[in-house]
Amino acid sequence: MTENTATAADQAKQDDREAKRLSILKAAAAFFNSRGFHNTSMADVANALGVSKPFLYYYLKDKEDLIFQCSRIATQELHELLDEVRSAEVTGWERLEMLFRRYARVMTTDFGICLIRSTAPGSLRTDSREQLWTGRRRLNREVEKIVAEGIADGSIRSCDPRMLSFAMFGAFNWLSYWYDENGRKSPETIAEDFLDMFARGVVRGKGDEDAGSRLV
Amino acid sequence: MTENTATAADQAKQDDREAKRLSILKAAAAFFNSRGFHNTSMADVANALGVSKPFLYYYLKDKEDLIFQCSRIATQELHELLDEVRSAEVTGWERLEMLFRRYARVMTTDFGICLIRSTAPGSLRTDSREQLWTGRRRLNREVEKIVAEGIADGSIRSCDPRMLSFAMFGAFNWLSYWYDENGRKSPETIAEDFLDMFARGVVRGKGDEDAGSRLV
DNA sequence: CGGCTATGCTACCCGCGGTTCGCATCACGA
DNA sequence: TCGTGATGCGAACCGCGGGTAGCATAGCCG
Repeated sequence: MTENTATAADQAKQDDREAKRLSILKAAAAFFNSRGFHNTSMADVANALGVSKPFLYYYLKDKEDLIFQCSRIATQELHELLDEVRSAEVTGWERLEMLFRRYARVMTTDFGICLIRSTAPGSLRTDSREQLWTGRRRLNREVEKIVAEGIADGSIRSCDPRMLSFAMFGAFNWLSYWYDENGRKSPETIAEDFLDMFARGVVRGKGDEDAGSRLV
Repeated sequence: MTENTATAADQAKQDDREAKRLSILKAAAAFFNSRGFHNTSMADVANALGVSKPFLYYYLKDKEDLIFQCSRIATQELHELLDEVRSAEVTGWERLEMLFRRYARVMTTDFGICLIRSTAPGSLRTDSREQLWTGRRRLNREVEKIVAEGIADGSIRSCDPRMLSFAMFGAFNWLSYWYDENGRKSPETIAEDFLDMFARGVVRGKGDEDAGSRLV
């Protein structure tokens, strides 16, 4: 029983620690996204949390570790998302829809934005960027594979999977640069618009004829 | 005549000066794009050119002025491009095609990439970013207007112009993050692929039926 | 109660890099 | 030939900010 209470106490400690770590990451991510990584000092983060600088180093190795941990949360989220999508039994295109609908939401969170920024070329100098980068590359490859499957199953028109993947990731990643929380559209609504454009195309006469209004 | 030679000499001086300024900008842009702005020191740029650090300050105010001048070259290019496109007498969609075909090329040059990076939120702290940002906003607005015209003239299906603008800019801006000069595709080829996807859509059965191969 | 570990802070260090000062050099007109 | 302005550099300055050493406190177990 003493052992029980001991482990219970330890558990509480661990939870507390994890909560603190997360609040640090959240504060840091907000700073990074508004001011940029290099324009944010450790003192900024510490002050925002009402703690001291050394406090931070109790939870992380160095400054790069900070943005790395932020970004890793996003990559984990994305890979869970990918697993769900892959296990669904639908056509290739429907898979893409599932994926990007939720991808849009992730790319408007602080951690998601962190991921986009931190994997940009030249943002980080250490190999932590490599890890994040390979994570995103894997996602790219998976989407290319989904596109290829979509072409095979007939749900997607013949095209270069790599190009479609880049086009869609481009459109959705760009969200993180312009999305405004106080705007009128939710990430889901935006995703719906984007997916519709990619699905049907935007040129009149090449896509469908606007629900038959022309065929009378 | 003395005056002639004087002004001619002056002209040569000016040209020389301008050439040097450009070579500085070119070297700096290359560094910024590969290592990032904050990971590039003035010493790096100076060394690459075989000159001293103070030399650089003879051609620019401070480090931010450096990336500002790089980006401004790209914005000027874009606005010239926009003028040409606006003066063409074609449908809205064809205008978009004209614009983005060349936009893709710009976004794979060092100065274009600089522009994208330097206008990212938090990259620069001074008001020079504001100038560049408003330049890009103007471009956004213009494209939204072109889309609206396209809807009006019937070349583009009814949609939210703002969303189509963001989707296309997203896809094309993203080029600057992954484009590889040694890759197999030229910016023009990529633009062609992207434009085709946006025009016709990628979902089979909603777009056209792949040139009739199915209708036999 | 006394020691030990976890936790946290104040105060400091110190290197990097943007910026500048003061001196060489040199083309060129008088 | 000498003065002068444009051009360029070596060397130093110095402030910012990441990272740390060493001390305070407090819960907790023996």
